[in-house]
Amino acid sequence: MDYKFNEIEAKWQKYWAENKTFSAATDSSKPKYYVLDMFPYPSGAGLHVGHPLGYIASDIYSRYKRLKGFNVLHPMGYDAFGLPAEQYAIQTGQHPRVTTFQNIDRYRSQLDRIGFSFDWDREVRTCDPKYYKWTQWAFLKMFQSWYNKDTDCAEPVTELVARFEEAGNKGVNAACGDVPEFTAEQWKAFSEKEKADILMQYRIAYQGETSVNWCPALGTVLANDEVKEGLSVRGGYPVEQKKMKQWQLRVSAYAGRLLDDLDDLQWSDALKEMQRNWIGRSYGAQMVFKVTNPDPADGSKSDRTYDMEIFTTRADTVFGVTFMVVAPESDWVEKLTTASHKAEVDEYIAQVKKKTERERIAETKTVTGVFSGSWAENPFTGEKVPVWIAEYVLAGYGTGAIMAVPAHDSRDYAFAKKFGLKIIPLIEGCDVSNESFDAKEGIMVNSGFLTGKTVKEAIPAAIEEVEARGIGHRTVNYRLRDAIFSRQRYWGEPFPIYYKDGIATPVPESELPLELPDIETFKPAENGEPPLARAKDWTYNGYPLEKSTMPGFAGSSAYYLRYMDPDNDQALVSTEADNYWKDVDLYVGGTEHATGHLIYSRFWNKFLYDLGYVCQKEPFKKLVNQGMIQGRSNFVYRIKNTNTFVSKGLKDNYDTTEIHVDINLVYNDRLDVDAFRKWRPEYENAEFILEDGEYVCGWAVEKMSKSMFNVVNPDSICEKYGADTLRLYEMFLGPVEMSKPWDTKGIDGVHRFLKKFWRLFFGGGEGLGDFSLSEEEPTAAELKILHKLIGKVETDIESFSYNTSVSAFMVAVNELGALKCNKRKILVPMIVLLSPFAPHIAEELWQLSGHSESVSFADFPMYQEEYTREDSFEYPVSFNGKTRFKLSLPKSLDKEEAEKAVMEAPETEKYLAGKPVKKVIVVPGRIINVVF
RNA sequence: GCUCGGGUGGUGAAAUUGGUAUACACGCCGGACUUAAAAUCCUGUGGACAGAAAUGUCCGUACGGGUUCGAUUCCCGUCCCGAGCACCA
Repeated sequence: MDYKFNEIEAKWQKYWAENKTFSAATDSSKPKYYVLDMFPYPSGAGLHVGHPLGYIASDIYSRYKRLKGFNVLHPMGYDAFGLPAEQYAIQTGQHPRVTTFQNIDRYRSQLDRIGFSFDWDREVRTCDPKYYKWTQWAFLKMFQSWYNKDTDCAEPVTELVARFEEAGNKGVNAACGDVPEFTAEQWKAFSEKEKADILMQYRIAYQGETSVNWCPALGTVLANDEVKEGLSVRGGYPVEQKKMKQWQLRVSAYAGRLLDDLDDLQWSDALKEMQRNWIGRSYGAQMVFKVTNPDPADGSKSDRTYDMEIFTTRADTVFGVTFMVVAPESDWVEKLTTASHKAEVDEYIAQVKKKTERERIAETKTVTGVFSGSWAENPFTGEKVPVWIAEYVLAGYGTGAIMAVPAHDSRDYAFAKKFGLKIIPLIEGCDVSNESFDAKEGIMVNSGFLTGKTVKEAIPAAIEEVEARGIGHRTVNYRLRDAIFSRQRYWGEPFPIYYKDGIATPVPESELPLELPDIETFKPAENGEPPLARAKDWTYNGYPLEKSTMPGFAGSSAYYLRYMDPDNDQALVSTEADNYWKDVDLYVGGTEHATGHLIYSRFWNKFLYDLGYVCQKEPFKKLVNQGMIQGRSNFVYRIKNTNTFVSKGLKDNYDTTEIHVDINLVYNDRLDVDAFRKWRPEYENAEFILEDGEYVCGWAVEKMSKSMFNVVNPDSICEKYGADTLRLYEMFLGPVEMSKPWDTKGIDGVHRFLKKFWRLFFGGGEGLGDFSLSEEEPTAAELKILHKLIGKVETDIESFSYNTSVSAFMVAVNELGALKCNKRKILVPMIVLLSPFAPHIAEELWQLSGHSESVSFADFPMYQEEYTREDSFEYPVSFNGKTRFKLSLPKSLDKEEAEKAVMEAPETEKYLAGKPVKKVIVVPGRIINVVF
């Protein structure tokens, strides 16, 4: 009987769906295991062969864990709000919901074809009101919470109000915006609007005016992680900085916890490192400099003096401060510009504003700046130093102002050189004639009370002095900014916020979800407002509702919780479900979410944890980053100005143009010339210069994309080879974490393996008869093959080395084939072992072998009990009191026997006789090789 | 520039983490079965040298050093490749 994979796969996929084989019940006596894939955005292009890589890996793991007796939750859903559907809607008028649902259907059928063990009863779609009810709910919770730095925990705003009423805001240690101190009496005297404005500064979801990434082409603001190199990640449009009032999430309040808790996660070092950099903690001091504007530009009164606070990690270098710098966007610019410098400053600010973010980044090497006219006083030396305005200081980090120490900071150095400012070296023996000395090492000189100390001693000593003088304090700064949470778009979650007399007011929880209204066209409104301005009656109780919508990461931040209890309309997740499923044990997805989704999710989870809605402080215990599968493109070489194509090996003899050719016209880099002629009308009469009668194509690894004609569709692979072959082959290509090009060439080998495996059950390798298994007892050699494989596969699955497991299967099947082994006691366990990788063929053979239930390890006590690995132990061989080498000896030998074996080995004798042994190779049982 | 990963046959990649380097697969060479092709199966396949042959010797894991009886693995230096961050004071 032939291996008819198409029939087998269709049969079992239908069986799994009808019997809900993979549905996970929450009330279970079994231990839980939660395996999650990053849910996809259903794009119009459908899945290519690269997308399922991670899904296959996690599916293997899920199936393996089920076999091991775990109650596995393995859900799938769709991140269904997003820009592409909306842009398509703007162009075509097609409602984004329609396109999104069509794409979801396409994804679903493609996923089903690969035979995943998803529990589809738990599917979520972020654009479904039943789902986004809970996104809105979480937003309201954030709106109604503030961050108490004393308890390091989010707490209800109602409690904060109670404190204000009792004692004002004195002693309230909150992560918040700038709020002046007020007493209880003052608080009570404030108007409603004033109170609302003050509370807004404290809320975790708050509205604030800050410099944001504005993308004119997309007509929306973007979060920091949605911008790369000054261009929007989606679409690649220029982004500029603009001051706007936007909803934000106070992620920065959680920066410390987000950083510290990283240590306990089983994530790759690379990913943790990325998050650490993104959060960017630096220890230093905040310090006040007196600055004086001798001649304010507005002329109101002259000689105004301020306390200007700066942040530095190098408090030890205060004696080397020769100027100060403030960011062009900072409020200091206005305060410090003198009448005589106003013209220059205005021009400079105008110039800076004109630049796009991209230009600014591209020109980081160019030093620009302007003198404000004001002077600052060095608190340690009393010396007057000029205050400059320069782009290289960022408004958003620290206080937006710095003390410049050109001798020991390369940026300050470049600035000082350009504008002829003084450079005072502070470290013994350093040479600052050509570059600054940035290293934190050496002995301090020219530094008053710090002179003679090492840098490491001087930093804390300087901070102590600063604190003693009351001009500053030790502090920690983070790069992580608050996340901008509103988007001027249609296809996203509406904010459950309305404006009552200009005060942002939450829509009552009981009214959620606040559903996205239908509108006619999806463009921004004529007055420049977001598309929701076009909605009829977008009001609540007659008050206008918020017109922007939430960003993509809103819906994806807590979806892993929703899978635990997807149909609950009373809570995001019930306490019962949360206490059972707890957290994601294994999360599989790409690194591209390192500084976006994976930060926001952790923040979101911690917030819910603070409020007691979830029981774990981290959402994703273990994370595996699957690599990208790139395309492998093929090229043909056309001789310029002709319709003649020359084979790759001969192309250097001609002047040629490289042209992408559809990889479906190429096999093993050999072009099907007839198919090529038919491919495009312009190639109909193409001529070829062949080598050895064949046209050899060139190739390159590129992104898989339609324009490169290198997209491989999983459906066509399933059609030709079957889903089991696809699954096995994707794993066989290399380690899951590694990026690698797709090359269909090797797939035959894997397919051949499955056929050989199949054949073992149909006549033990001698042609295909009927299904038959011998009841004979296996020989030692056969058992060894099986047990070796069991050990290998188990360790491989646990360590995600699926590629080597597949190899191990091939070896075992070849060996069993050579032995013509078709014994039940060997082959049936083999089915079980293979089932996570190639579930369809496994189910079929399992059924044929007379079992009724789905594949399970439970029927194989031998798997747990009888199997022991032929482990060896290391036996150290000592000589002259020093361990000279270790011999690996089988465990079955006891120590005395082992010693005897080693001492009696002729090789050891030679070694002891003084001849240096280069190599003693020992396998369990015997010494097989000694090299002198 | 800074921070992480990596460099092993013609190709994708293994190597129990210090113990026979190149498992497994692709590709290629040769062969079997075929009128033929496809499919399938078998043999060989890092390099150099010696030999009719089995086989043997030497060199080989980016490069140069070091530690070790022994290094793809550990240490130091150099060169490349990839990823992330990028004026973060």
